Amino acid sequence: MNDKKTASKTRNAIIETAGRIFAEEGYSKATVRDICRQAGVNIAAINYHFGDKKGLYLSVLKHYQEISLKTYPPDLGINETQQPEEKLHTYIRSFLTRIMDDGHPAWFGRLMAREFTQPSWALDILVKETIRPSFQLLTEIVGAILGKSTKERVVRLCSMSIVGQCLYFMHSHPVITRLYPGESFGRKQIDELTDHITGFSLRGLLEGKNKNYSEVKKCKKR
Amino acid sequence: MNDKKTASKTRNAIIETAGRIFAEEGYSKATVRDICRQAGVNIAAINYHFGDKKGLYLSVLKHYQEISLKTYPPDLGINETQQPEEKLHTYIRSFLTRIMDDGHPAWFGRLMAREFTQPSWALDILVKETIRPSFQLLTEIVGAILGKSTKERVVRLCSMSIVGQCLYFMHSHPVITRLYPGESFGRKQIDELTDHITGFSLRGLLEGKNKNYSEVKKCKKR
DNA sequence: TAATATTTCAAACAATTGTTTGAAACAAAT
DNA sequence: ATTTGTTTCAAACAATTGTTTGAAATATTA
Repeated sequence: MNDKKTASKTRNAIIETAGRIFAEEGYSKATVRDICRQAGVNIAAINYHFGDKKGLYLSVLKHYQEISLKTYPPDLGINETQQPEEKLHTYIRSFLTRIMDDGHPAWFGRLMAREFTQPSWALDILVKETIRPSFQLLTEIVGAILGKSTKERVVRLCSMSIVGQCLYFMHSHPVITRLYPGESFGRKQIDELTDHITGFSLRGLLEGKNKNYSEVKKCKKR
Repeated sequence: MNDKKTASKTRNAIIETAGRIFAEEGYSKATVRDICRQAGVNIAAINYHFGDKKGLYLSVLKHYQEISLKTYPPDLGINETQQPEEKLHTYIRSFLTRIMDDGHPAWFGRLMAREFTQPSWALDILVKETIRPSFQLLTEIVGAILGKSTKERVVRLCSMSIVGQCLYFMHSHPVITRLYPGESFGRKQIDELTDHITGFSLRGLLEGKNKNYSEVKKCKKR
């Protein structure tokens, strides 16, 4: 078996094809036969170069994690001179781009998004190395907007509300296209979606830190 | 092969067990062998009573759709005397309960939630018979809160923001438990989650119909 | 009760999965 | 050029999938 470092032609072809197919189909639905056929290599190549299918998946994750991290760093475009509100806007755009964009760097985002709902044995690694740092940054931004006195639990709930919105447009695409065949909520609408989610969420975070819905009602009547 | 109507002991046992297993594992990961073993029936029973695995899945969907519709009607607890804000609160609670509750009636919600991210050939049926009516009701409530002058596109985006939040707590449970091992965002927190999502969303809908995030910022500084 | 229809069962079937094999082809080093 | 190590390949392997079979058991009907 080959080492991790060596970059043979076959190895690259497999990583390339497997990245796309895993992102499209998920771990269990993607078959080694399909990957090898599309990569134009022999069936035995995966086991020779990566040990087994798990080894391939892990290599693919590591490979594209690196690329994705360079293309869309978690703090992409965020600097300390920005207001928390601007940071949130930047974060949401970066998040949406990462999971909806096209081409190689987005495959990792796609893989990660899939692990959210169809977790495999690799989820622990992903949470540790990618999801936790990214979510940590979000909770800091949200915490700054809500203010220091806000309970940690509330900060987390609000952060989840934001992530939930972002993931929905990616995950539920099959449903959305059936609900509204004419309309489109995809890659080309990232700007629109970013502005909508940011606006919706900033208002959601606005002043009503611990208020329940009935108090908000009063607020509206004002 | 048996008819749909007849309710043999074996048939019931299969529907019962298959409902649970399909909800837990999804269509493709659930195996007929596993279902039959846990139901205590012979391997051939599924093909005998339902034709094939697809036929079983369809029967399970139809069966629990009926039960779920009775237990959690889409307009559960909603009446025309309520304010739209109250209606939204009721809707969100009903939605969360449907997908997070325990026991038979919730299996259908679980199956439906799964189809959102792992669509099977059955998605078209589900969109037509369940998802579209439910989403239609939500957009009406959201439309009433936003006001008649609001663009349909905005109503839809806001409705999706609400559904996205609800589904997140269900879908991403594996990630959430890894992020916060001590905390819990599940069945027992339905009340808390309902209040949070309703509050967050009502504020999100509040007055800022077409405002982008920078205008919200100004609003906050007031 | 006897005849008929229905349901259950163990066994096998065909297709697909990930994986292994051992020889052949290729490359690198002596 | 010969040896040595590495990579590729067609073929087969073992395990799992959904499905079918045909006889046995059970229930229903005459």
